[in-house]
Amino acid sequence: MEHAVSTGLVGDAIGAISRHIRENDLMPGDRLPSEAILSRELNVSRTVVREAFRSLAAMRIIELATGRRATVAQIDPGAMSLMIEHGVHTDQINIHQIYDVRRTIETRIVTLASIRRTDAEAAEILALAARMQASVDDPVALMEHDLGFHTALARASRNPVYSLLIGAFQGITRQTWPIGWKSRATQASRDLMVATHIDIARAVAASDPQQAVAAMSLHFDESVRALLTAGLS
Amino acid sequence: MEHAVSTGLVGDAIGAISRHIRENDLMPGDRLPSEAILSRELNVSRTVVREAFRSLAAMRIIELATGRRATVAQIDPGAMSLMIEHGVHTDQINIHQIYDVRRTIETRIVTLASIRRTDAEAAEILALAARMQASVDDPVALMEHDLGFHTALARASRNPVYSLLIGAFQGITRQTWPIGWKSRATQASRDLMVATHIDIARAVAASDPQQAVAAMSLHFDESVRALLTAGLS
DNA sequence: TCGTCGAAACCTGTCGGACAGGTTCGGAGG
DNA sequence: CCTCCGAACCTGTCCGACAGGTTTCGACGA
Repeated sequence: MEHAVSTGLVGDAIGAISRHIRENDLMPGDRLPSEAILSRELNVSRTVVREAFRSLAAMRIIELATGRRATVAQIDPGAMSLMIEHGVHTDQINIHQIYDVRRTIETRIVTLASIRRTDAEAAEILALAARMQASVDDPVALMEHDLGFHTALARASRNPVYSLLIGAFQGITRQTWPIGWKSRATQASRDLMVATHIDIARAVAASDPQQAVAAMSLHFDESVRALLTAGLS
Repeated sequence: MEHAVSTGLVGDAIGAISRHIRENDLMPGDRLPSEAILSRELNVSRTVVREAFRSLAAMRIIELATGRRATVAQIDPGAMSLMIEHGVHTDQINIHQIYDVRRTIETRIVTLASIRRTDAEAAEILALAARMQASVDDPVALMEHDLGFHTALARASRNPVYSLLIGAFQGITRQTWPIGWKSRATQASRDLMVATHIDIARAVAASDPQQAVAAMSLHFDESVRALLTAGLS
């Protein structure tokens, strides 16, 4: 009954490369050793090093490009986004659970954004809300501005973890957004949705956290109602 | 200036495999086609399929094991944990930002847990807090029970996304926990830390969300103070 | 002296083949 | 009907090869 052993050579290589990054204090953009050098140093084939690199690249810990050496990557929500999409598609997570989490963190985000936003960020957020209003008849553009709006809010919170999480929910949001939109059948309900975003933007621009939280709360009430109207689980 | 093209064969393969999972509604545990079959169907070498598999495995979307075919995986915070550790080690995220996020979501978690917990879960949470008290002189055991405590709370919230996020913070928490512990120099401060956990457990067991939120809030006040005492940025 | 340009050296992406184990599955035998 | 065993299947790792990209550095010209 011998268990408890090897992660396999690839796993070991992943660990060694991660350790290399930490021990040498590599920062985003810094270059890693070439595949050939690593395979020599770790006493494994280039195949193993390559699979380790791919694994780290999948988690956006490093970045790969042909001809160039691998570099340390900046944090990026892409991988998390795929993981969450996978959870939803395999019925391990449902949309309402995601909305509960989003409401929780976005409520905090607008509080922080109201306090910490720069004037430039306030202007950007207002502009995004305005562009939503202008694209009320173009769902594709509207959705992109909507996503951009929430991303901008997260950035204004000055906490990259919130940006990361908001980004992580974008993949699945892109797939469910049209469902909610279609369920807003009347012009009034569509205008309300856009108006809510403007309210949020104004409150953040006015540095009024209370008002911003209230508006964000209404936004989520409205969104969840739209999803329920659409008959989502 | 021709841009905008290939993700590379591996990227294409990742897409194709992901699509295969979705289109066939594969659920966790279901088996994927073998490397040989996929390499034939996608017209690429086995090398490419293997690297695609490794990428998906790194994100915990599929699971690999020697001799066995790849299977669809259950969601697992391991990959997110590594991503966040990377963010912290490369100075893109700091500990206080993580604590702000944890406080935000754990406040919501105890609210939900107070409402939705089963009796078994309440007992487990109480037991974990008791075990923390019993291991107050064994930091290693104490930390593990602490982590288990927060994990159990997340599970009792009945929202797997919260479990995922709490799990995602465990990697980095394991590395910073000892710092906070060492800064609690007096016996009184250590007892207080444990007592706070017991308060949270009791409130959840009593199905008292208000009290639970208050206790959790104190817990984070105390934790952040400990970190600041330790001189953390 | 300094900047430019080009070739050599370096590096990654993909392929094909090979072989050592580990796993599955169905049929032979009890 | 159950058990056991071998064949077929499958993954993990290694090697060698070659087609493009990228970086570097020295020669050359201004």
